[in-house]
Parts: sequence; C-alpha cells; structure tokens
Amino acid sequence: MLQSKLFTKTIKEAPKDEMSFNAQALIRAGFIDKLAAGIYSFLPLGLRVLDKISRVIREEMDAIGGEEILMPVLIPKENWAKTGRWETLDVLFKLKGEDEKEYALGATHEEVITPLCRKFLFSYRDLPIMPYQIQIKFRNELRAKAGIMRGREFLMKDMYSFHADQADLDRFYEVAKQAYFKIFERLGLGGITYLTYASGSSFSKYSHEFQTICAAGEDTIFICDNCRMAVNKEIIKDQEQCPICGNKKFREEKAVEVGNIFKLANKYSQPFGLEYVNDKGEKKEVAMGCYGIGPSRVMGTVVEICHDERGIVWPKEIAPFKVHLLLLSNKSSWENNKKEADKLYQKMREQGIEVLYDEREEKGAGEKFSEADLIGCPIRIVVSDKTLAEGSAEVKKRNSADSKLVKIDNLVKELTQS
RNA sequence: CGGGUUGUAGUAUAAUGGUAGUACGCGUGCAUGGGGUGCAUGUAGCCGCGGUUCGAUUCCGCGCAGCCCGACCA
Repeated sequence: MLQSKLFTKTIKEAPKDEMSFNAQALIRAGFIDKLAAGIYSFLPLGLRVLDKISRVIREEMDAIGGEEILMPVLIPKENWAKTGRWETLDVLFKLKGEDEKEYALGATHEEVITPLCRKFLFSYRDLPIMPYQIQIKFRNELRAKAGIMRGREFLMKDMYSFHADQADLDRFYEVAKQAYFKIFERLGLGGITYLTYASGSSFSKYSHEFQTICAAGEDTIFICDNCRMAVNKEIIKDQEQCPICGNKKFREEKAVEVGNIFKLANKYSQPFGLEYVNDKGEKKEVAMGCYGIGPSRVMGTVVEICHDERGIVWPKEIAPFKVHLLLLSNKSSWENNKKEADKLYQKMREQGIEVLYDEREEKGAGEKFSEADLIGCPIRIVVSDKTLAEGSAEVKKRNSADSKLVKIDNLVKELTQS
C-alpha cells in the first residue's frame, strides 16, 4: 500500500483523556479512533491487524472442527427471557422497535445458538458440532476503560460445542484448550499466557481463563512456575495450592484475560429443550461448552506488551504489513531513487510480500523513521542515496537495533525466505 | 452505580470579569533531505442551558461529556 494513499495520519501527542498505553499508541499511529468511551473505530491499519488476529483464530478453530457462522446482533427479548438473562445479565443493551417489540444487542450468543441447533440436532449421529462466529459484541460496561481492552463493543470469537455426553465435552474441552495455546503462541503472546483456573458454575468447579501477564491487566493471578498454570485471585481462597501439582508457591502477577473456556453442560440446552436421541432410542440432553477470545482485546494486549519507547513492535503474524519501505532522497536524485524504490515495491507485491511504501515527497527522513517506528512493521527497508550508491537497500528489523545493506537484486529473495 | 477530577482551535496547552495567546497540525511559498528539519505567511477555539453582572470563556447552579479510584465483568 502506498502511504500517500493512507487517509490516516500519525500524531505526535496522544489525546490527554486516553490513559492506557494501547489506546495512546494505536491512536497516535492511526490504527483506531475513539468515538465515545469504550467505542472505537478500526482504521485501515488497525483493521488489518484485527483481521489478521481473527484469521489466526479462524484457522485454529477450523483445525479442530469448527464451522464458522454469523448470528444476529439483534436478539429478541423472548430468547433472553427463556434463560432469565433478560433480567440478570445487567450489561445488556436493551432497545425497543417502533412496534414495541423488545430486543437486546448480542452480549453473548447462547440464547441464539441453542435454539438454532434445535433445528438441526436430532440424533447422536449429528454430534458433536462446534459452530463459532467472529462478531461485534455489545456490553454496557458501567465503566469502559483501558482503551480497546475493555470496550462497550468489541470483537469476539465465540465457539459453542455440542456433545452427546459429559465425557465427549470433556474430551473436546481439552482439544480446545490446546488450540488456544497454539493461537496465543501465534499471536505473539506465547510464554506469558497462562491457563488459569477461575470460578466455574454450578456445572463445573472451574472455568479456565487464558491470562496474559501484563501490567495493564485488570486481573490478578497466582502462577505456579512448577507446572506453568495459574489461579485467578477470585478463587485463590478456596484453592491454596496448585490444582495440578499441589505446589503451594505462587507468583503473583497482573494479567489480562484474553480467552475463556467454559463447560456449560445443560445450562442452556435445558431451558431450550435441546435434546437428541441416542443409539438406544432414548432422549438425552445435549452437553455444551463455550470458548471465547476477543480479537480486539488481544490487539490491545499485544500493544501493551510489544512496544518500546518509539512505538509498537508487532509480532510478525499480526503486523499490518510485513515490510515498511521508506524512500529517502534529496531533490536532485529524487526521480532516480523513486524509480528504484518503485521497482522494489512492485517486485515485493508480485511475491506476495505485504508492504507499506512511504513514497511521500514532502516528508523528511526523520519523520519517516519516526512514523515507521510508531507503526511498528517488523521489517524496515530504506532506499536512499546512501544505499543506492552500494546498489543496495538497508534492512532493519523493528525489534533489533542492527541494520544491514542488502543488494537490491537479492532483497526480495531474502525476504521471501525469512 | 458511589467517590474524585477535568472540559479553551484538529491535538497539546496559557492567560483573563472588558479585543483569547503559544506550539504542533493543516494551507501557501522558499529552503532542506538519514531521526518528528528551517524561514515566511495564512487558517482555526472558550461543552450546553440558566443565573449574577453594564459586561461571563472566567463567578454560581443545573445538565452533558471525558478521565481516575472503587463496585461490577457470560
């Protein structure tokens, strides 16, 4: 993409009413814009990142049998009433149409997916199934904060699994757990994201959260370094030792809940009468699980963790572009340098390398460098008088101070191999 | 939802009961061209309503909005 065509601009000073680093950096770099408290637009750069996060999640969900769907945002009152959550789920945004019919915006989708599956699930032969969606969720948080880490609307991947019995739910739950570890590894949060025991429901003693260590996090977790698990502070009183190894030494950390998996059992299948017939002709209740990850929260979390004093340092799989190509030149050599950089840009695009090309003539070198650091693409390539004198371009990784000159003819080949 | 705090230009800030200033941005021109470059010039603002006052951006009240702490968070 040509940077001159990017309608967003970077700004030097963050708005004073944004306290969280993720929002400050993302706004300064032109990834997001705040409309109201907890409500953000995703701009071209930000949407690319969000889409990449979603893509990683989608790939891993598909790999464990997920089937992607898209459910409504507008959910009639009757569905919520059936489970009692019209009254008890206080984050619901409720609204009324002209005809007085009442709805709530989707805060979670058990009340949609469960009756939906009633239309297709009849026999044990139909089980298990694992539909999921990636969609904006609406929750009227009393206090939105921390930039895109706790918004009133946010992107969420929610998968629901349906099983013939508890044993099959337990089996798939472990599969989903492993998929989640893979996802966080790919998103650049591997090694600092812990499976965390948290409060469960009447159907299972615990739920599991995926908590990423992060000073900006709202949760406090206690980590067992022995088996690399954690316990949420909310249940630490009734869980004084590691549930896995019995170790009593915990390390306390602030963390962000980036994912959550939950055994629902019959909590929703029961009120909606979701049953199937087993191989003996008997009617049985379907056992359910649900599995959430918030891509927008993940994006905020990554920014909180992957940055330095100059800006964001995106993990390679979710960077808006792999390469940020900068054209520098003085006036006399502009035409020539631009021709070389244009060629390089074309070649990279032909090879499928995602590249943001800063070909703006009016910007000085310092501004281009500063913006590149702020935006945070993994690889910066500079074409200038200096580099062209060597028949080369300068290659520098965002996460390293070192740079090197690479012959222009070898550059694209080297990039496709890295 | 309780407590606190703040609303001045697109952004960040200053002053003032009597013509609202600075920096960045944006526009124009020239210079510059390896770390948010320089000079000139232009552009744009007091959250809303009510009260006090000859006069309110300033003082008072109410409202709205932002932020912080807390509570809440399938």
